[in-house]
Amino acid sequence: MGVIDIPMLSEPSNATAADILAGLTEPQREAAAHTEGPLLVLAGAGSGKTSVITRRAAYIAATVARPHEVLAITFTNKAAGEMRDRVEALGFGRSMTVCTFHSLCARLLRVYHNAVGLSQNFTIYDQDDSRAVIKRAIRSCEFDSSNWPVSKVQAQISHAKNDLLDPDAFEKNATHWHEEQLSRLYFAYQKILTKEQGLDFDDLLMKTALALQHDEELRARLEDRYRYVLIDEYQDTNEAQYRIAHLLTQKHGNLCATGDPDQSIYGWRGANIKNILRFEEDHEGAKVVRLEQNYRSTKRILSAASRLILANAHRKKKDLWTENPEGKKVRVVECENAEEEADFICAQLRQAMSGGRSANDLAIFYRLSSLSLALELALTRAGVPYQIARGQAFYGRREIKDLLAYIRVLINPADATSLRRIINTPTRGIGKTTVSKLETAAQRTGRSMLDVVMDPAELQALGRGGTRVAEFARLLQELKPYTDGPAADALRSVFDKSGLHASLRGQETVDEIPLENVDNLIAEAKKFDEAEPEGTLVNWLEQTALLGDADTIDEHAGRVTLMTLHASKGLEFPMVFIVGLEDELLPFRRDQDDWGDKEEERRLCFVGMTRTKEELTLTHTRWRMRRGRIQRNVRSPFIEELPAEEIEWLPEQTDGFSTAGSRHGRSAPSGQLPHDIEQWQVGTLVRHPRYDLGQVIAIRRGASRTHATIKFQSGDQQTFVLEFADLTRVDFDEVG
DNA sequence: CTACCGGATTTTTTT
DNA sequence: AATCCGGTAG
Repeated sequence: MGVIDIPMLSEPSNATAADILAGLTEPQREAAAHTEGPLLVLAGAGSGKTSVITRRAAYIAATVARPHEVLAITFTNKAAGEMRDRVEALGFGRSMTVCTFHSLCARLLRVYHNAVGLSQNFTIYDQDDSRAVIKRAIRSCEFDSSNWPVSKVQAQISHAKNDLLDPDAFEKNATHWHEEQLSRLYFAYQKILTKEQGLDFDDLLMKTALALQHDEELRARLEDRYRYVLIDEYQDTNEAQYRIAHLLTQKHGNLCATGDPDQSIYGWRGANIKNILRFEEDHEGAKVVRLEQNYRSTKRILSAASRLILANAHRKKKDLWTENPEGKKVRVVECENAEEEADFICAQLRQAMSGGRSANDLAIFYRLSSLSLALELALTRAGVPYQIARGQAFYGRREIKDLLAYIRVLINPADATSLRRIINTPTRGIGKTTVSKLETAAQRTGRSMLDVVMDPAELQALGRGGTRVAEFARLLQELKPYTDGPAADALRSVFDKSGLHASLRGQETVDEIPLENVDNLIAEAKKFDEAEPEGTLVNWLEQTALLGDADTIDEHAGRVTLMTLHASKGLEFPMVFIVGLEDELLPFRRDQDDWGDKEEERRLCFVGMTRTKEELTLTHTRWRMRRGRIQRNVRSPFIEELPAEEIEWLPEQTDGFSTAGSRHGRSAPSGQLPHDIEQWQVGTLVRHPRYDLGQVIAIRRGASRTHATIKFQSGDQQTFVLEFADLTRVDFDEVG
């Protein structure tokens, strides 16, 4: 990361203040050596920010505080791990708290669960879990599900929580009928979560923020515990995170925020770019340091990215510069469709690798994770090893969720959602009617559903279904003791004894993939058990629940890395490909009435480009399948915003024939469709704006281009690339 | 209670 | 295009 590396110490003794600051530039040193009072570091892309904040944390530990008094909040768990390692390498041990907002909150709530009325073993609900609960809430309120789409309700509740509105506050704030109705759903949703001791991602933040706000004693304790607070990627904090940051630093005032408004890309999930823009107003006398020298990218890449971001109207001016070499031009490549785009990139990757590049150096970014599919296929076919950044997606797999649901039930007896999931998985003859009988019994007696399941007296009343449930109860009893042991053992035992293993193996079409996934899960758990001998199953579950997409990548894996543009934030690669630079895809637009946030989309593109150290390629296609339909594309307006002198076009733009001749004319050709091209053959009659009528006399089809030689009426003979030449097909009877 | 069939719907981005 | 959900038949 960055050019500036922390000097390695020969002995484990603490680095001195001078060691820590060695080799920093003036502004970097200014930031790293600032200890008391609020500090804002406006760090441009690639300005060595990570190194600076790590050193600042170490510097504080070396001069004014003990390591455990420092709290550093990063954007991903992976970044946290790296920072922890570096601080340790400087000789300050592992007692510094370095984590993400969500894991900090989870940890605090685990410790202070009494203060917020939670069970210590609360479960963290991921998006899918939360979605399922929302569905139940909608049903319980007897709302028409067609008027209350789950994903919309979920998003709105999420926003409410990000704004620290609990159901009561939300109801009070409601101004429209719609909001009043929504508040009923919110109440119902929260009621279920509370009953099941489940917290969704937003609850982690909201509950912590509200607890800090209302519980003076708790706040006082934590303020003194964390006397120095550093928050990275401050431009992407939401209201809840902002509040937590402020509540924690009220007394000592040692809040250090680092970030870059140009890299704010999470507005859609409640991040408020104003948090960073108004830092100076919020903190009188705050010191502000700007880091504008880029150590990462070549001049050309930096110039292209800077020009792009210049198009944003609402922006704090910033001038990035670099002393790095000029480098190669940024390539813009047009492809026919996603398959050719993928093939092209594969060929480029192979070429780069045979030219001596390590696969670790290579990355492909895309706007939508669905775009990874074509790439994966091509990479597999070409035998290029790759890894994909996806955290939650893995844990969303059915077999994984099933297995985890068992663990959850064993840990948190209130978790009826998980209980419902596993009670008949694998099928053991417990159907809907039996389950609803169990539910009624639970309601009647005011106990949890699990209590009823475990109560032989209740089961007797269920008749035949009851014996099946009794067997299930025995199973849970048998599994329970494993929750005290290592996570890997618990998983293995549950998988084998629950029948999940047998059911996956028993299918006629034995699908190896689910079994592999489970093996991987258990292997991960084993790693956890080894790395953290003190860790409990609850800890492991929490860690997996909070795992982000970017956390799963390993930069030394010897593989090409694929990820979304969002996940690429904070990373860097020597050679980068960004695919799908098409209108409505890279400035993304969901549907007709969605205008999206074009500036945020532009920042997203900027983030992707500025990940690149040496070689950047942007690709777009003429055709792409979207939601099952093939769609024609217009090149992304972002491409037009790049400085022409830094761009190399592929295929070259100099056909010399096209009347429009402009880049725009190309991006939205009005001529024949490429579909049509498939049907062109020797003998096809065509018309060209300059040569007029002609006939195809030879045709050669390549991977992404079709070359055709045309003999014209005038006697001229020319070879064209059909995809780009302004040729139209002419019907025989049109020829007069 | 399970299995199967057909219509509807989808995630944009993530902790 | 692929998956998921709900309804119905066995």
